[in-house]
Amino acid sequence: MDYDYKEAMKLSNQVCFPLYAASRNVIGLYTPHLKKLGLTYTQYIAFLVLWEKDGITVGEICDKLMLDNGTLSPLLKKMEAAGYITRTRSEDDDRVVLITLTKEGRALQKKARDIPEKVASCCSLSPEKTKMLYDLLYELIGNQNSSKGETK
Amino acid sequence: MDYDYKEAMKLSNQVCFPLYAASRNVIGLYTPHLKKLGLTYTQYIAFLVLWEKDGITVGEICDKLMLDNGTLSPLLKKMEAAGYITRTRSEDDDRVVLITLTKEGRALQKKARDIPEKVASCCSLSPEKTKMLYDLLYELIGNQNSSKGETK
DNA sequence: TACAATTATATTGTATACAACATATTTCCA
DNA sequence: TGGAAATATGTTGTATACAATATAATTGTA
Repeated sequence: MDYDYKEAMKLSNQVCFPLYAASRNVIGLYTPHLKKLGLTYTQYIAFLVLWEKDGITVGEICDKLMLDNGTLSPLLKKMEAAGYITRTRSEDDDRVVLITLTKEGRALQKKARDIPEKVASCCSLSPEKTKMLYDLLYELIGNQNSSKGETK
Repeated sequence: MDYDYKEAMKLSNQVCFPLYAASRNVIGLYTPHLKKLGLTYTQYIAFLVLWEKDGITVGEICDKLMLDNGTLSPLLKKMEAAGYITRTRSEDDDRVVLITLTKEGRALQKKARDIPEKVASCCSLSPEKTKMLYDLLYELIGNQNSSKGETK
């Protein structure tokens, strides 16, 4: 029994497709709620990181969000321009830029606190299935990272 | 026991994050292989659709890929400029544009046929787990579509 | 059968993503 | 200790995404 190239190449047989579609779809669920706060999705997840741990470096945010610095660097500048964060050079290491929330940036957290609940109610996967999905996704991410040889 | 807003808002508790990260990560696995063929990921999934069913409309491709026409319209123009497809107005309905593969577009399929296998070997989720993930993602996509009231 | 909705596609504007390259510092050693 | 290598961030170029709007054609109907 040979490997069936034709079958493997069908859109419906490549996990990349539902993964990509589901990702854009879920982000789309956040968008209307975020728009009310004047936030984009990427800004929102950057805030999630900062609300959990303030005063971290640009690089730490990149790592936590698994996003390129070429993506976050301009984003953080915008967030600074909007008055939500400050960017200061570290005293220890002049290459490092520390991101700190302003009062406005912290205040935004309260306004955003009901968003996860609202989105969860739209996305009717059972708690068990959500947990399963969650674990599978993290396994997928973990495997790929290690396949890139980044053991740190 | 009240709803724990603070806990729900943690990055690690929102499925959107690993979903988005895994999606970008998997696309990243395709990229180097696609680059050899001069293709981007979005062009690739558009080809997957066309290799399965040729001569379809722009709208059908949008539906199958769950992508906006504002995304696909320019993409298809590029693919036409590259000589892989032709865009012709339907005779029945002058609003409709039919996308047809050229000889070059069909020939590309052979060059791309080993990509799914190569990517699968990088992404070391067991076949059972891949199937589970696949089903969960389709359930997620399905639920969201129906929540938008698009039963068609 | 005019003409108001609907439909299919295209265009514009804004915001990511990432690769590749650039710059400024800091570390590491020979 | 004088660079070479590594590190942290910034910038540029290319390619999406999608909302909002525009345009042209078709349909439904009063």
